[in-house]
Amino acid sequence: MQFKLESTDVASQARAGTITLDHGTIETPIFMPVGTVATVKGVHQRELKEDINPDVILGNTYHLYLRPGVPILEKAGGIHKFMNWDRNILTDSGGYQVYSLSSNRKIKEEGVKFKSHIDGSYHVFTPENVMEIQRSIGADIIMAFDECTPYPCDYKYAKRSMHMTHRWLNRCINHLEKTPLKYDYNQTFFPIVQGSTYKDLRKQSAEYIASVGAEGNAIGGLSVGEPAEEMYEMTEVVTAILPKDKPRYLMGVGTPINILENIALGIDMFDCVMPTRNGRNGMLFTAHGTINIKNKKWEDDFSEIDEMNITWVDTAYSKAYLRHLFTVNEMLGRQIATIHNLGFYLWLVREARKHILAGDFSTWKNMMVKQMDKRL
RNA sequence: GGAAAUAUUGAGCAAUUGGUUGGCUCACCAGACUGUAAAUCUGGCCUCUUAGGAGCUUGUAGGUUCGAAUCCUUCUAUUUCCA
Repeated sequence: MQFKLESTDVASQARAGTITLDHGTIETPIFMPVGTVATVKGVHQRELKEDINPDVILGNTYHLYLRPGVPILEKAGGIHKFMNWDRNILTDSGGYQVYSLSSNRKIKEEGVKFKSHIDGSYHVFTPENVMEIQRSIGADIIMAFDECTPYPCDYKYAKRSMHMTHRWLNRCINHLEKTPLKYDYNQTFFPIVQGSTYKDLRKQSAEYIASVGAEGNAIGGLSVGEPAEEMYEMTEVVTAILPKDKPRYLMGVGTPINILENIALGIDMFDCVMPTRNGRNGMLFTAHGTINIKNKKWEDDFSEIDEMNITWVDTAYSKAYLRHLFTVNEMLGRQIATIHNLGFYLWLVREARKHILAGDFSTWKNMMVKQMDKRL
């Protein structure tokens, strides 16, 4: 992997750069659409590639391990071939499932025992086998196996968990060195900063993560319910420590406003289910605020979905028609909303990049944040 | 013309056969959603409300009873059957 830092904003920590991997170059800042089970839900590859056009998407180790399973992914020749996506892919390690499936798992030093949400069977994830699974899935960027702590999280637990995540990180690195690549392209490994909402822990974790000298670094354990201000404080503490010449990935963030604010704090990569999930649930993100397209007020609003026409669906369909599709529960409505939202998210980070390169990011960001903080 | 059945909120049903229904599903109206157990979940949905409550309610008008959606009678409407 190669990271080239092209420009840093004068009035903030915002950066523009490029990450080059074997499946192409990623222009940062970037938003990575989430495709948990080898599909960005509701979007065909053609729309994803031609209309939304991200340089990288996400997959999830836990979910892919359960279905279709490692043997099938290996037989397919890796996830790229399996889902016919020839650009970059990043897989999350399953660390988030330690948090989101908390009622179905047990954490020990050795690893995490999960009860499958699909058939109730038990599975153990360790730093070692998660590395092997990610080798088999074959993403370009693979993540350390960590514990994503909940919010709120008491100090004692957060500290203990952070240290365990650090110990797990060592095991990930040791094991990865012993595990050969399965396909004919490289994989790069990102460790993850934890420490909940405690500045001293975040600082300590960032220092530790920086010390392992990975090609890129991630921040986890945020956007789990804490107030946005607290999230920004943590990002600020961490980005001050993480190396400037490596990409920084803030996991699971966020709203369009969260993304702009974190870009300003020096984050290069984002991912979030929000544009896809909220889209499927009838919420549209626009440059002028959010729209709940299911609301009655759109019933006879025949104006186009979004006059900005970022993706073709924006002007191809009216708000009233889209509301109708949601009302009658037609899948097309969810598809249109998803394409619109992802198109908007990718537009937003590309605009951010343009403004960083042009040198007026902060003024543009402040204007956008104000403008988007509305409900239409 | 005769006989029978039925009538509960916008719709469809339920209510331990006389024991406190404003119960369920759908529809509708809102809200939520942040490294996806999510085409999901939560709330509202007779009226008023100062949000704690208050009031009215089982087609209609009476009756029996301590007590009626439930039993009896009147009328109305709908459905089925027979002529």
